[in-house]
Amino acid sequence: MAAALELYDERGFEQTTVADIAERAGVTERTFFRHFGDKREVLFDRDGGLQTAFVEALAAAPADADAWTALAPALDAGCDFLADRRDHARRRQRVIDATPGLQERELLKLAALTAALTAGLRGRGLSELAAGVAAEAVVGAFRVAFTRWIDPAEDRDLRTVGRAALAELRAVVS
Amino acid sequence: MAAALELYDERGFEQTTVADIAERAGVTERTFFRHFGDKREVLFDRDGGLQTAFVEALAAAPADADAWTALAPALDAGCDFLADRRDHARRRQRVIDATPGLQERELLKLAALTAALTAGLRGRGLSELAAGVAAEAVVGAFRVAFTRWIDPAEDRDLRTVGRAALAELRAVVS
DNA sequence: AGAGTGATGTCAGGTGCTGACATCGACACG
DNA sequence: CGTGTCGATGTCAGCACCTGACATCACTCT
Repeated sequence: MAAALELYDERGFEQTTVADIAERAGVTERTFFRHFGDKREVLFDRDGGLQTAFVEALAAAPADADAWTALAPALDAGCDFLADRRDHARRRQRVIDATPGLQERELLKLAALTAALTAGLRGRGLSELAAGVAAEAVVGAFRVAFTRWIDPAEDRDLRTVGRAALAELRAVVS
Repeated sequence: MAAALELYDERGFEQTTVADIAERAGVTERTFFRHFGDKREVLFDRDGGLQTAFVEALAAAPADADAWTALAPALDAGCDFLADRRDHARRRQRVIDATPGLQERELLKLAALTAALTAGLRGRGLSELAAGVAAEAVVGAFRVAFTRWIDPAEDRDLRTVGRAALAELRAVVS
């Protein structure tokens, strides 16, 4: 994973072959594909952790809390999961933003997160429609907050920006 | 495009080679790649129209309307764009849902839509954060509404479901 | 009639990815 | 201590995706 990120960053995703990554990592091309499904997945291996952070925090919210108050701490938990890896996140995101193929994969991971949150909200009694839009909105807020947090001009921490995004959403919807 | 959809539907995306599609369409594999960037793109060629419908409706809203009241007719326009192609949408979506690679591409198109709406909202004076979360929320609502509309058990038209999704969002956020 | 233009065909080649089989070291068991 | 199992890795062959370069052909403008 480190070798791949380095190479993608140095010379670009397209200009890097799997053989290059394997060589730098000291293994064979074939064993690369045994660890990662494809050339893109090597950058997204840890995304499961983000999703579990979200989902567990949602599940931990009091059962009688309404959806919105249950989602806020879930967003907090997701933000905290990344809080102390900002430099790495920047580096990684620079590579992703430069490559449509990697953006696709990132969106798929976020869609999985949305689906997981939708399921969690359904378990709290929300309708399919309500759970779906709520999950989409929260993940969208996370995405926007993350993008701002990555910006070098931004000095607030991710959790703060995430809260601000939720507040903006609430303001714009009403 | 017709040949590709047929084949993807008949035997699956992975089990279909570009040579198969080209043969059924009566052209060469090389010609296929001159018309479509890759094997997936052939299913998403018309997505620009959806985005245009959204964006133009947003631009057409009165300049002094607040974001939410400007976004509602944009969502309507997007829904209307698909309204009379429900059978085709079902068929196409069945293929997409069965193939992660196609879901990725679909999400990328929706992300482009989100970006375009964000730009439109910024032009109306919203902050980056506010425009971003609003666009994400509306596109999310569209996605959820579309999914419900595709469901055979659903008998409302897309526009109605879209409106309902917005109402649910408003309800859950407040 | 001839030149230009755009779409298509043909060919060669690189890269991503997979299946099948071989190798090797760690460990358990008798 | 010898042996068998098992998981990780290496090796190799091969298909499918995608691209660049050049040729061909129909069509159009002059």
